[in-house]
Order: sequence, then structure tokens, then C-alpha cells
Amino acid sequence: MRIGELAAQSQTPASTIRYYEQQGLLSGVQRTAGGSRRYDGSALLRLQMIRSLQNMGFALGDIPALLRDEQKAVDHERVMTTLNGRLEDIDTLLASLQRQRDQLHALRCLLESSWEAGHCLSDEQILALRDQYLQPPDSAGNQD
Amino acid sequence: MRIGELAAQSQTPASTIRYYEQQGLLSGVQRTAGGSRRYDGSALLRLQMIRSLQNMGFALGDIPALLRDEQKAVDHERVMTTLNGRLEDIDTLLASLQRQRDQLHALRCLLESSWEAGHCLSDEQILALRDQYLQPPDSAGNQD
DNA sequence: GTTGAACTTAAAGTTAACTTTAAATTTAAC
DNA sequence: GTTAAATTTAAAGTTAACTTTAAGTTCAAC
Repeated sequence: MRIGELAAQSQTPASTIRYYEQQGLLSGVQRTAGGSRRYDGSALLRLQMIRSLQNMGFALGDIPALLRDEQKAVDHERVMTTLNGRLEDIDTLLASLQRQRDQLHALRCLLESSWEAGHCLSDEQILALRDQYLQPPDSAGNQD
Repeated sequence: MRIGELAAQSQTPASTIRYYEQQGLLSGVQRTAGGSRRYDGSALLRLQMIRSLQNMGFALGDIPALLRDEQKAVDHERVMTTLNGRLEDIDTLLASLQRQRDQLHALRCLLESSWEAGHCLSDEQILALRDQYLQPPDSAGNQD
């Protein structure tokens, strides 16, 4: 199939497919005599796997190491390291988001009662809110 | 105080403080005759509030509307809209991260038993994994 | 008044994952 | 053989929140 059809079947813009190839995520793409790309079903499968791994939160740069290539076998240890690293990142992010949510709920609550009473939150109240939900000492920032 | 001291006290690089000013988050900064910035305690407070709100996940662009300015009052409705929008984003993200975590745990489990058995995961197994944890119809992507 | 640290500016660089552009070429249908 | 849609390339643009650079200026201590 041509790139347009692959794009349609994979729900991925053709420009993105070309970009993945350029980044080394898709290799061995066939060309016609004139130079246009032709794909078979395996390319669609590979694209779908790339998209799946992306949806699991992996960076494009991590994906080649996770997927078996025609050339070389998968490095089990490296896959595990990458996978466990991502799991740790997710747990950090989850904790950070829960904290953010609690802070925001508290802030909304404070604001509502302040406004009802006809005044504004003081700077101190806002800062107290922050202190109440302070990050753990290692300060897990905002990633992803 | 000079910008270096504000930087130290707020744990924020001076370049970032200048950047915030340029972006309109810090206004009314005093200058000496020679042109260097001088700050008082209120600037530190304002900076801390900006950092707090950032830690709650707000974009810099949202922050002026959330903070009371010397000039104009806070627009309650706008604050609530921004705040509720952020809460919705957080819930979407939390759901997406939980899904990612479940998928990764399942993937790790599958890989371990495959490798123990001396073979690799098939493409189909990976795709089945994806389908098992498919996103809800509206397809909540990866933000933040 | 000298000196060295701290400060000033505007502009360019960084990161990831694309998207857009422009101009040329290929393909497929007729 | 014509034509319009699809494809090709390299390079530049996009986004957010900064950081870095370079070259010049000010500050504060001595």
C-alpha cells in the first residue's frame, strides 16, 4: 500500500510516518522505481506497536530498544530497565497529580467561602495551602 | 534586595525571574538610577505564589488571571473556570496514567514468563495488551 | 578610583514530537 | 498523453518554559 493508505489505516498522518522513518523507527521501507514508499501489513503492525508503546508513555527514543528489529534481538535487561523506569515515573507522576488535585480542591473550597463572605483570599492563605500539601523532600516536579 | 538575593530566597534562577517579568507575571519592579532591579518582600511573596500555582499544574499564561494584581480585581468566574478546567485535566491525566500503569504491569508480567519459557512476545500479544486497556471512545491522549 | 562580582539587554538555543511549506516528481485514471 | 491527486525532499516552523550567550554596564567594597 502507499503511504496515504497506511496513514488512513493507522490513523497517523503521512508526515508522522515519514518522521518515524527518519528517526529510525521504521526501517526497510520498500520504494517503487520512481521513489515512492510502498508498505505491507507488517509496516501497519509495526506502526500500531509504536503507537501503543507511545500510549503507554514511552518516548520515541525508547521504542527501538523495546521492539524486536529484523536485524537484532531484544535486549531483555534493557527492556526491563526501560519498563521499570517508566513505571517509576508513572508512580511519581500519580503522586504529584493527587497532591495537585487535593490542593486545588482545597483552594476552590477556600475561594468559595471567601467570596461568599465578600472578600478575597490573602496571599498568606494561598501560601499556607501550598505548605499544607508540600512536596516530599526530593521535590517531585512536573514531568511528562 | 537585588535580583540575586531574590533568586536565592525564592530558589528561582535570576534568568527565570527576568523571564517572568518579561512575560508580564511580575510588574512594577523598581529600578536603581543605573538600571538594576530592586525588590521588596512583596515580590518574594508574588514569586512564591507563582511557583505554587505552577506546582498545582497551571500554565504560566493562566496565572495572571488567578492572582490579584495591584491594578484590577480578580475575576471570580474566570478563576473558577480555570480552576475547574485544571481539575478536569488532572482527572483525565490520572485515568490515563492508571491505564498506562496497568498496561505496563501486564506487559512486564507477559515478558517475564515469555523469556523464562525461552521465547519472545509476539506482536499479537503486544497488540492484545493494548486492546485490553483501550482508551475510552473519546481517546484521552497524553497531555501535561 | 579600581576592581571583580553582579547585573543589564536582546537574541538565539534547548527539548520532543511533530507539522508546515515549497517546489518538484510520481502515480493512476482516463 | 494529459491531468489531478498523491507523493517526494529538505528545511523551517511550532509549543512552553526556560537557559545560554555575548557584550556591555553597574554596584559595592576597598
